[in-house]
Amino acid sequence: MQNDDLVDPSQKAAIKRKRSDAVADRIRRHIFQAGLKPSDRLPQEPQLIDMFGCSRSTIREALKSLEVQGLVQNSTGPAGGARVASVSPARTIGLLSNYFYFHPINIVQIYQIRRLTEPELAASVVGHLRDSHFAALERTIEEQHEHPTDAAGWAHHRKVEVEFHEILIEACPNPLLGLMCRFVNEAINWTIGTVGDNELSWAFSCANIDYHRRLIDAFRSGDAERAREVMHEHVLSAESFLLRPNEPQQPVFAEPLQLD
Amino acid sequence: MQNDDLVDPSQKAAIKRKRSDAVADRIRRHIFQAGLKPSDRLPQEPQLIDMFGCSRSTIREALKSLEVQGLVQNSTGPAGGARVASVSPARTIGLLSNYFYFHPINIVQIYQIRRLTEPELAASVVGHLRDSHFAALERTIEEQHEHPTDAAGWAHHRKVEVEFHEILIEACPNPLLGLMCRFVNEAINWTIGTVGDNELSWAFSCANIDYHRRLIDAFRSGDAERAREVMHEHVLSAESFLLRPNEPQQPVFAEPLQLD
DNA sequence: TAGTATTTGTACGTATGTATA
DNA sequence: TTATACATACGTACAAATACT
Repeated sequence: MQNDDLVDPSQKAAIKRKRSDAVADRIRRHIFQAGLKPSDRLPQEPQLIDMFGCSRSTIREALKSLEVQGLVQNSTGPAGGARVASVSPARTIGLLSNYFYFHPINIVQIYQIRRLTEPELAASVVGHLRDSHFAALERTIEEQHEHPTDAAGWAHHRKVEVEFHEILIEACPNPLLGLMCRFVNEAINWTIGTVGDNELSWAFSCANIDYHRRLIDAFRSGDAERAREVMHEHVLSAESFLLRPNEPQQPVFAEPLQLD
Repeated sequence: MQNDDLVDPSQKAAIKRKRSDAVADRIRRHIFQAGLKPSDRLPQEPQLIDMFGCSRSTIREALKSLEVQGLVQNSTGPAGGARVASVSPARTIGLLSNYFYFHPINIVQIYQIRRLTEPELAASVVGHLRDSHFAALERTIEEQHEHPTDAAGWAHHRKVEVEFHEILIEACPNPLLGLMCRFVNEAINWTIGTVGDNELSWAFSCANIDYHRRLIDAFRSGDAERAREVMHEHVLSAESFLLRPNEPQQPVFAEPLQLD
């Protein structure tokens, strides 16, 4: 029995853990230590059953745990089974959002963070934007020029505005900064989506277009500090349009985010 | 059959999901919408089997999913079963750390974030520190005065230094800011722990003590901007002691964090 | 297009472990 | 100590999805 492998010698009088958790932890450790890459295959269930000397349900619970963490994906059929997956930003943010049900946060507090992260994002992408990025950025500006007429048009408009920032996140060399910006964007989207106040003023849109233009300009001249400053103004401007600081703020992510 | 309850009418031609995921999602949604609080009980397994019209293994996989997410905790015995749990910071950070195995981040990039978050943390706690907080802060300074002699002493010293910042996090009214600071601290701890360079210079410690003193002073006078500035200096100072920017940096969280 | 083999997903029955009274 | 109520673990059987012929 390879059952003994489960016992971690480092914790002598080990706390009582569930078997499936121990197995999940061992597999996770193996993924990290063996340097497995996305789409690398894990052994199939019968082999894992053999390796760990436990039942199928235990193995399946362990794989479920890893699946929820976003570390593996399962598929059926021939050549199926568990494969290592790159933990996606969407999943990470989904898991993160759970935290804020029990530790409520409102949109004013989100903007307190956005004032920090977005300017740094703007500064950090300088020198990392390729032609394809610039092309994509310009494209969002083109699309924003059309003055929406109906609700669907405004929704699309909003989406394009957010896209500008997502392109920057793509180019950001610091993955933690990128993730924080993604989370903040998601929080803002969520708020706008639930408040249903989709028809923001055209003046707001015009201001945004102008800021985006000035940002591209700073990016092109390779001026990180100017990019930072313009983005700072941009965030403050958006804040003044979107926030009603005196109104009571409802918690962000009061409803759960989809995990896939 | 209450099986129909599983079908979300909003997504007409719903994508094919696993039953257990659908059940997990429904339970999660229920927790949020019903406003359940930590330690509130969920129905027991037989009742859930009945409610969702599916088998025990499906229900157990769903509960496992929620457990991994940190939303519920299971217990055996009479009056046992699944109870709602407040998603802990430790679990959130553990799940978050998985992301960075596939999107590597080094300590220089961590400090890029720390320069943003810690000063904001210092400013944000002004007016939120109670006597107990001040007492705890002063206590860490007392403990830091002893010049460590052995490795264990230095480890303790480090721990106390970090504790100062954790007390601030406790008092921070913005949960996202608090979480980010926690994550950054964890990353720094991890790095110091693995590098094994536990014996940092005494000059570094003395500088830290001085900064901490000046921070407490700013907190007492209710001067948020001064607190921000002092903390900014503090972070830059620590950076200059800890970082060797020209050396190749190994990725942070190359080994997985414990989830409990 | 249909058929078949492979592998996970779901179901059910039973036994074991554990915490409470 | 015993009984009870609950989760945890195991084993087998079958359904469903996928890839390949």
